[in-house]
Amino acid sequence: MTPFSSERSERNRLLMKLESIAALEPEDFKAILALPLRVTEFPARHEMVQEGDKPSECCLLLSGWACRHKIIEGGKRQILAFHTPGDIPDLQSLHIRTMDHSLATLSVVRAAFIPHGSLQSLIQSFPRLASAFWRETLIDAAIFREWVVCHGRRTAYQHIAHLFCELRMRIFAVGLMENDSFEFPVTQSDLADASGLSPVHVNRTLMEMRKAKLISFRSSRLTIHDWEGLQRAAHFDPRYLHQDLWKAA
Amino acid sequence: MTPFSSERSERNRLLMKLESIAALEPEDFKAILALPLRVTEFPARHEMVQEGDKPSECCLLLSGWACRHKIIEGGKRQILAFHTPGDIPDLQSLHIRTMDHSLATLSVVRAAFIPHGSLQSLIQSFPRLASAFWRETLIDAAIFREWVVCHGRRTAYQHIAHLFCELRMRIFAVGLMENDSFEFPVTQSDLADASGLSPVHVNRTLMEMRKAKLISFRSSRLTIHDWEGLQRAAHFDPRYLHQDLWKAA
DNA sequence: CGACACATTGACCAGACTCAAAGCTAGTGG
DNA sequence: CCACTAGCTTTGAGTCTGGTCAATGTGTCG
Repeated sequence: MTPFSSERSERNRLLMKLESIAALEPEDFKAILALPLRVTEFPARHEMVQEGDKPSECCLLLSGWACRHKIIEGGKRQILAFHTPGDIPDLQSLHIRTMDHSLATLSVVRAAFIPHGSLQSLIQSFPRLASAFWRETLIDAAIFREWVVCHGRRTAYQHIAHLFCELRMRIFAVGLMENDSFEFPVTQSDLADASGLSPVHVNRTLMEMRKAKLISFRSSRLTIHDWEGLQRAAHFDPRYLHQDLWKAA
Repeated sequence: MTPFSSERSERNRLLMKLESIAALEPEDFKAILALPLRVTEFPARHEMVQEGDKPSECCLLLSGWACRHKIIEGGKRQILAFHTPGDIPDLQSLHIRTMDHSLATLSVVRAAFIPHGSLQSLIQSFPRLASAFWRETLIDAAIFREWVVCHGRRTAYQHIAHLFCELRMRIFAVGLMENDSFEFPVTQSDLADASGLSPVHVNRTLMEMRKAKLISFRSSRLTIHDWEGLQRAAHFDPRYLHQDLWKAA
């Protein structure tokens, strides 16, 4: 694959994602592909944007995984979201000047930075895209709500199963599912920081899920052996992700 | 107070709130006050909008308290957010057709329903208001993120203290703080459903906070005796609420 | 005056945490 | 090509925060 075609397919992740959540026209896609991008590569475990920053660009993930997190008193960390290619994790910075959390890479990441100004004029000229991007941030919020439910009212086992279900749906939407597995370069400590558990308990929970033959999780790859069973275990209902719902109605 | 002036002051809550988060001009205010409203009164403990609904209006709270919540398998409930006058709890329905959670009253509530169409044209004609409303939903998301942190990495005591801090800041912004107290018509069970704790543990935590002379909470009123101490106990940093930050910069 | 909902208390339990040690595994450098 | 290392995973033992169950106060409202 040439660098050129690789970049094309990387940009397509965003298009695939927007397609999965909004009804767009060819001219919208064309406008997006015309956006000026400043492509940068980051190593794994690197802070891309930090709490307190006032970014003047948004960050589109082209390849690799990132997460948003907050460090609180006593050095404890809470991961707020995982991000895949096609995501714009700091889209909110368009209207919220100061970051209230950080954005960090998990794996090596290629990211494209888009000036706020370019996005603002895109949005002014293409109302459908304005709606799509707003909708994108609203789905982001819907995912946070589901995380609150997982933290508040689900067991450790359900919580982690639910997280895996969410990621598998989102990875599928951007075409990165490979059969029944996908890359997921996190440690059990990361999962602990995402789920509010201790690393030890995450480990025990994962072993239980393996014994139940739902998943395996080795060398940065999550394999889902029993998708039905996993969803059942998590009481997962994908509607909160609002994928494709515009097609119905 | 005449019904007329009461409604004026009720509408002003929205203006106060928008003022606290965005820089608006007189014409923006005028446009908002010209919105067509269908005012309705609901009894306490009433579901206004339910999960699965596809509303064609947004709901502006004029007076009283509401909350958004989700009921999950086994009848467990998670409260996702508390809402005060001036809030538009289902603003997201403008771009997310199907509700993924419910909106319910806590006290008697007066609410004004605004047709999606009117909001859409308002937004098209007044870009500053479009930004303000988008920003409003982004702050909503920022609050969810902080709830995730509270659930994941704070103790019961810190969590509830943090919740009280959030509410006091938001109540203050809409002018409903009365000295050091405000109406907060929830039961300890509601607080449990918001914080992911059991009602019994909420009770014990509240007693501890009373013993520490931080608050009292009786007959639907929360009094904050020691605002500094409460913030310290919660490790509360109000910046995530993004109030007034537009004034700086 | 009841009735009902809510708050409080006590006793006991369990899911998840901490600490600490031991086992793996993927890179790294010799 | 292999030994070493660093970081991650796994395991065990003991603890603790917060949950459950159930009884008893308390207050409010018709």
